[in-house]
Amino acid sequence: MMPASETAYQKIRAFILQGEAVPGMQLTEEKLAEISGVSRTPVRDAVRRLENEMLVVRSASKRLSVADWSEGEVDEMFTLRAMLEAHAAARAARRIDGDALNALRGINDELKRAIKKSPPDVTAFLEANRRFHDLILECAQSPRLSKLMPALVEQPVVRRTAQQYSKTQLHQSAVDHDELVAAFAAKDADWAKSVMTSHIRRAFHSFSITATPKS
Amino acid sequence: MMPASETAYQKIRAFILQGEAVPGMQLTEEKLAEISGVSRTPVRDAVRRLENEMLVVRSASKRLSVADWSEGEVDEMFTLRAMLEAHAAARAARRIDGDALNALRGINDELKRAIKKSPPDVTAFLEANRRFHDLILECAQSPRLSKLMPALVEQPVVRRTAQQYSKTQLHQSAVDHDELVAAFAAKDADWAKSVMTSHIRRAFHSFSITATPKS
DNA sequence: CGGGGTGAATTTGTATACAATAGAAGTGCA
DNA sequence: TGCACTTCTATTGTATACAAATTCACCCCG
Repeated sequence: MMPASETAYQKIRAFILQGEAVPGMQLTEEKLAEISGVSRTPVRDAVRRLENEMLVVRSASKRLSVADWSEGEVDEMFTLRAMLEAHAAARAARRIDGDALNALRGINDELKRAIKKSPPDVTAFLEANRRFHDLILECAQSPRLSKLMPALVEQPVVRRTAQQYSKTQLHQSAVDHDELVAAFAAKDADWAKSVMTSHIRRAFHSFSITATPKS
Repeated sequence: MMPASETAYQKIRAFILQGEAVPGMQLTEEKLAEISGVSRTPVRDAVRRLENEMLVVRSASKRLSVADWSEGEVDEMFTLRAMLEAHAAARAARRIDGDALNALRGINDELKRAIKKSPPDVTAFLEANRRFHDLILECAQSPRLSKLMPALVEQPVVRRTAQQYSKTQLHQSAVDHDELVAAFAAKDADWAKSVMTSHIRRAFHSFSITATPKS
């Protein structure tokens, strides 16, 4: 049996991420408790965590609402993510071992298979992509970095981005990952860092182009 | 009247930072409740916050203890802090206005006065230093960055560092701050970024030299 | 018609009691 | 003596009841 606070965390998170919740929408602990089927106590615990990931925000008078980011904030988020993930990649390049390297290759193979389908399996792509980046973070062996990253990998944005990826763009991700693996194999921290920076910044630009059609 | 969870947060934080708690020491919610004079409920709230700042850690079996950092982790902390504070300085350079600029000058004057005393007033120095950096962070206008920074500015380390500063080193901090203000006045983001990077990295090295005497 | 204030209703904050779980300490058996 | 098992204790997790604070609506008065 999963702890109630964990249940609440996952349910509320899913509620926000799977688009049932509108950005800016007000949330009450009571409603969240109802959604997750537990009492307010573990809900408050879960909310604290979501607040740190900045998925929910607390207004001046302690009322909760679903996060809503300005264009500038999304921009900043990608910038910070690029900085930190690049740093993680550099650390990982110095520390990675053969097993992890093979694991990365395996994950990227799955990712490629998800792309090859027609239409591409975006969910599987995102899942593999997440595991790829998570494993790099793990190889970086920096508890502090691991603590910081969740606040920057906001799935709503990731999802919006990837669903609008063209097949070409999805393919480029796989190519980036291959190059990252090569950099890791060579234990070349600078190379890994550069590739990761490009990788994230490209994602940002496909996001910002498709997300603001100005139509 | 302050909320009980806030009271708990401050009391526990002080307990850890003012050295009454030994790194690695086990903490129970009960004890913490006793220390802060409130019930366990707000204590749990406070602990969540401290956990995010990585001042307390949760073992596999959910037991709490005072954080204890390896040399490598302190190293990594300074590296991340240098990256993010430098980024904050660059953003601030582009956004800062006259009022904030004057406020920074005022704070740095206080800092200089604290240094001039014999012996230097380290507490006042740290206080002014904190406010100086906080104001820059505010000028950076990045909620996400503001959320991330607290996990990197760990006072126990800051305190250890500054108390071992020589008068020369304290003075160099004031000089760095002056140069930062100059960079801000010129709205030169690159300059601000470089100065901030040096500033943090110098602090790191005075820390690592004095903290590991290897005697 | 507008402004301010009073009171009800909603929402968050706190304490306490109890449940579940992990850890420690003992106990019996080989 | 060493090891497994059991019981007991310490600690964390959850629910609920109630307190404090905030919001909202309404009414009264100017």
